[in-house]
Amino acid sequence: MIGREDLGHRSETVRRANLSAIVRQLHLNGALSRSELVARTGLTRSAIRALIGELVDGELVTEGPAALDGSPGRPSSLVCPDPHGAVVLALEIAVDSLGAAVVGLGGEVLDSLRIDLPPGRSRVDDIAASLAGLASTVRGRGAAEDELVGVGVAVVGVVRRSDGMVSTAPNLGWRDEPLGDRLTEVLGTDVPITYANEADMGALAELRRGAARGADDVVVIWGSVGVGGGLIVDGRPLRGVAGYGGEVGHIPVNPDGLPCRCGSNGCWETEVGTSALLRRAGRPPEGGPEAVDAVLREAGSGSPVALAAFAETGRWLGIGLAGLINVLNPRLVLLGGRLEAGYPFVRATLEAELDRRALPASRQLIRVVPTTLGIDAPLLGAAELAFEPLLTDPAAWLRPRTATAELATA
Amino acid sequence: MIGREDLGHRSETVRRANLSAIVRQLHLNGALSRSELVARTGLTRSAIRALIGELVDGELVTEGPAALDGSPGRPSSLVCPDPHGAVVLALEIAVDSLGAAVVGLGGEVLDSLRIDLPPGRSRVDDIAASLAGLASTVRGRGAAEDELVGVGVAVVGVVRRSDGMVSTAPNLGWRDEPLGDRLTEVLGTDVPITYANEADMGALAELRRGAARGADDVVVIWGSVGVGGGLIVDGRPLRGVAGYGGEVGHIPVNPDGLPCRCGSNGCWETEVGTSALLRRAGRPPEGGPEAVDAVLREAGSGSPVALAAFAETGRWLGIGLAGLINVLNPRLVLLGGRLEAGYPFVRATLEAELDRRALPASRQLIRVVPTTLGIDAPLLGAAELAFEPLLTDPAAWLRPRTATAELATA
DNA sequence: AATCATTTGAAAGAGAGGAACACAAACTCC
DNA sequence: GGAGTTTGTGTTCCTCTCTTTCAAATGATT
Repeated sequence: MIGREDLGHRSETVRRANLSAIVRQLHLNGALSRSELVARTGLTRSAIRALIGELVDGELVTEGPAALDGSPGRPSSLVCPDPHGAVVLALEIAVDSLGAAVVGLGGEVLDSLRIDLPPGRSRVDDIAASLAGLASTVRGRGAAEDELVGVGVAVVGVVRRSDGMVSTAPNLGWRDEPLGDRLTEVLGTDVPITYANEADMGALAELRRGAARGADDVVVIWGSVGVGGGLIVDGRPLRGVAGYGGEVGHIPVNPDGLPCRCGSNGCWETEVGTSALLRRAGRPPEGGPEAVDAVLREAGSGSPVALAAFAETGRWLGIGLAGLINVLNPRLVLLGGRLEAGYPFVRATLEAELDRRALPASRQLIRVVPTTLGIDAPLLGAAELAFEPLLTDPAAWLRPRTATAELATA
Repeated sequence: MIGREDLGHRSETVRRANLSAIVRQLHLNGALSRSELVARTGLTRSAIRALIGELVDGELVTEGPAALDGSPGRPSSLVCPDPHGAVVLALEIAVDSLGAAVVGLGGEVLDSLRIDLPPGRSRVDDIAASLAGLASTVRGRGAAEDELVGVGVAVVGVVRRSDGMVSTAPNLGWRDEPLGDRLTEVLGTDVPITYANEADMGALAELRRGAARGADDVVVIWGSVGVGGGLIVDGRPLRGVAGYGGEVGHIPVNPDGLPCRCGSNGCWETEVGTSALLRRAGRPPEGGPEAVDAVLREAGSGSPVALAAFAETGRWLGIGLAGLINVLNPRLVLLGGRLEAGYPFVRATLEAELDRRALPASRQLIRVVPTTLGIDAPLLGAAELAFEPLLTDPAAWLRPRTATAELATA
């Protein structure tokens, strides 16, 4: 409510905003009838009609026959986002894999691909080259003719949104690496490329297409070796002043605890990362995903040691989450990554800590649930990020009206 | 950038938004020249001219002679918010005092008053009656003739914004008290009354009129017996799903630490509240503000015990702040309340902990500074809150144009 | 005193959405 | 199975609001 709605609106702005509202609704909700659009935007039929016409001309949407839903009255024709009218390229640099996808307007994944990344540190140039290879493959297979409107890149590290400068990426062994520069070179495209943190993009995907649909205030926790977070505040991803927000893994929860790879002690991820789980389960902490899967299986078959390890992880999860809940008062907490599968085993102790440590008023509003999109969430989020300019100003992607109009009159 | 700008715009909406933009600019920046307004809103001179005319007719702003600034060209006339054109009543229920103020458009405090509150728990009815008394006093003295457009109430507790239901207010000994109902009865006004947490309102005031002007991402920490927080995210106060956000005092920072009055252990306020300071300074923890002042004086004159007490408080302040910084990536951290005076003595250890525990990328952007508005900050914030409806839709407070127009044509 | 840069004022113009009307298509009821 | 009801479409005209344009005003500059 209190905000910075400062700038003035002009006729041109109005049309842009209205086109944007329609395209956004279609992208987020899929096909909608015209009357549904009238209801959702608050515009009149006449206005919707004119705007839809423009979008159909611009090939961003298609208008199909009415869908009969059994209600009386003349059926309203169905407006669909055209997945081939505008596509984006989504790329992901994850801990141990690279991903690429071509996603069409409306969110349809036209093609996707994922390859394993050899463990250990990787050179930026190699990664960029691999991504470019993936990109041309998915683009060629699925949608070579479709108009590309943007590229979104999710990176497992702290990255600057504007130019893709990676400040730190411990999992890749990177510090101050110019990923953006390399990628711009090898991709050779002139559409905008936007970068963001993997956890943030996963949260965005869950918000738009997954378990957090419709919620305004959400905390998403991604657990693996490290712990990442994606925060949704007031319907928007929390970015902070430079886009470094949501780094929940290094919240101090146990100030005199174990040393963290960040140099501090007792960060949240020292207690809820997979190393801590393995240690508590009596295994070498540096065991990889296979070891974690083993502990998961043991817990599933009732092993007391494994269950206790998860219970303790759940306790610390709850401690950290209580802080986040008190600070952010969210509606929903999503547990993703390794925690998606571990959820049943951490649940009890987690909730118990929340009961104890979260303020009652906030506590009673909270639901803690696992994520639903699985491993591709960050990729889908990167696609959403890449669509953003189109959704904000669809007119820029329609045929340049003013130019032809002036030409006609001249 | 990514958000929910969904609803359509209509001519009526546009005018409202433009009037709003102008009034908001004037309220936040004080008098501006017409050409300055043109630059800030992006509208044309003609549009500005018409809108200003309407606002002058509605007596929300006045237009004065040009201010000659020595630049060539015809001087631009100055547009001023009229402090008497619209006023709000701001009320505050603080830990040990009640406050009231009448504030005019543009932020001028026309009159204010504060009375001490006897320690211990107070009945809601008594507080409401006292506030009503204060209100009629300040209203009568300062601005009896001015049009009241809203009432804002800052409460030291968890309060629901819409109806003033106080969920908990430990400092007042309240649980589930219907403050809003009582206050509506005794104030006997028909303008909207809005409620909010004191810490949030203090942060809003610092954002608009104090040390955080112009910043978009801010964390404000209010330290006294308890610790409260006001968070600004992306230029807006963080509210959360029910307005309970920002309760930083109960972030777990030392899970096996001292019991907190909330029932948990090792909440942030058990380490940085005044009780902890007094304990560390070798005094009884329940000593009041006088005892804290005494420790402050001792620290000022170099007492090692007092300085060590502050240093330890600073260490824990830094630990908790590091978590908030990692999560929120703010530009600015403001220390208010008791911490404003204590700032010089906590600074060193606080910054050291940040160096150790905050992520470098976020750390290097941060500035930690004391607040500047002092004790009246929440009161000023409540005034801003009360102004919000007017700033969002100034047209509603102008003379009802449509009605008279229809009358004329009929 | 002439020139220049900038702003004001007023009237005409253009863009965009709103309102009202006739018509169409489906469901419901008798 | 036909009349009535409901909901939605297409079209035209209207209104609202901002922009454009041109002449006049004002103060600094030279």
